[in-house]
Amino acid sequence: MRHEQVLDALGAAIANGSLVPGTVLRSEDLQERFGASRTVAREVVRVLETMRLTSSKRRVGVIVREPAEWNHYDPRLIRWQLDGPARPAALATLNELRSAIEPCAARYAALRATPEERGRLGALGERLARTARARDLSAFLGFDIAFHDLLLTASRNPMFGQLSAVVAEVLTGRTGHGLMPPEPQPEAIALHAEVAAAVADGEAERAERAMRDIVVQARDEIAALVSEAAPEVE
Amino acid sequence: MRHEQVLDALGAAIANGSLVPGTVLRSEDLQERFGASRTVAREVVRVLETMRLTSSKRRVGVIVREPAEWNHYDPRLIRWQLDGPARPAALATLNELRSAIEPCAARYAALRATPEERGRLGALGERLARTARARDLSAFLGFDIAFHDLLLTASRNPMFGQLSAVVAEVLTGRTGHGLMPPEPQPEAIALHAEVAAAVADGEAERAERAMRDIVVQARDEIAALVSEAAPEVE
DNA sequence: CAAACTCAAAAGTACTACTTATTCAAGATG
DNA sequence: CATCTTGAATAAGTAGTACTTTTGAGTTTG
Repeated sequence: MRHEQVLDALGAAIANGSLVPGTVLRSEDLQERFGASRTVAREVVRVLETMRLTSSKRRVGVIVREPAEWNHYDPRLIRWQLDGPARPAALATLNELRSAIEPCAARYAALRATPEERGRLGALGERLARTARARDLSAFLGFDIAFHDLLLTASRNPMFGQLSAVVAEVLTGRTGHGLMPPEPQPEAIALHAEVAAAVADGEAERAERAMRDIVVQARDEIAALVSEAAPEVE
Repeated sequence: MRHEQVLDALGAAIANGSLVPGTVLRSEDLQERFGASRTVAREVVRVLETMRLTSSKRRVGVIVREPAEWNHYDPRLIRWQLDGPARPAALATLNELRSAIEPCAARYAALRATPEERGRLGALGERLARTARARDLSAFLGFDIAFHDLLLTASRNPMFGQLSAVVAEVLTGRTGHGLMPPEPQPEAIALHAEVAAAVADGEAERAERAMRDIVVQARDEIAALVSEAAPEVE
């Protein structure tokens, strides 16, 4: 309880740049600053160290590392960045990542998905089309997330699978910020169906191509809307 | 010191499956088992929790999580997997990741690299060609790693940049296991030069295409040699 | 038989004492 | 005068004890 509070406060401060890289914190100061015990302060520092946000040196203190050294794939760090002032930049970074991974994931899903997964993917594709026609954006988002989640899982690559949360974040971020047209484009729907069909038939190249078309479309949309947003995530 | 030892022992045991998911560890047992103090045991558990390898519940203990929940991008976990019995599978997983990311990274490098980076990339491309002609595999590997590292950095996407270590691991793993022809293929060399040229001229599409050709070639090579290696990293 | 109640077990938190490594500076040595 | 050695101060690392809180499981009771 205590632990989480202090961790969130300190982590967010580092993630959004309030504590610039190179800053040294003495663990005694941390105890004082947050009114926490030594135990809590130490374990918080351990966690931050694990995330590579800080490094500890004897006789010196806890040093805030350069952003380039951080473990940017840690869910907590992603959260802190998305909740901070650099949210647009963070979303841009995550979107680039997603656009790189998903075509490849579609490829492997076509090669490795279980029969059951292939079926579910097709079903999700249909539901996507239905909710789009009904202009039910909220339900659409849900099925969209489920679709991409399933695809990443079916790729049987744990490093791809872990990015489900990232994709979900990007998709919700897009609808949440009105970056999404009121009605999803028919083109995108068709492409999702195409991906599902390709995966169902085990056609790797076709699945990859269709998914690439999806992410390129999304990329261009976002680029057009936030053309100035630089991708430095801090 | 103590901390690292215990962490490595426990982490490796979880990473290579000696401790199956669902196993509950009581922190008192850990102290006994490793002859460590309460402090050390607790902080090790905190670190493992941060990596999402375990979760702690009061009145229950420390529970080993499912591999799907782990943070697979943590350098330490990657290390444990590469040093364990599942090394081939881990390398396959990492290679897939790399093949997904690098073409996209090349694209953004072409759009965002500094003039200095563009120059250095070209220089590295030439050195690559020279060491290849000289059949100096060790030097070749060094320049290859530097080339890909620079490219990922120049993409200005921190999540791409973080994968430098992964790419280095994949490239060394390939030469180290004799999966590399004694003389690097002229085709690959030409493609590296092509990437460098495209980045120098800011041609995103061309850079992406050339890099895609590189990773596809590498993928097919590996697939041909270890055609049976399943990609489950645990 | 189900719901509430009690108890105990194990993690979480707090605090104190001691150990070890490292920096910085003073002093010795060439 | 510069460089190397030595040592003291400092802050993190490790150890151990005591207390708190949560929660799972068994037991009682309506």
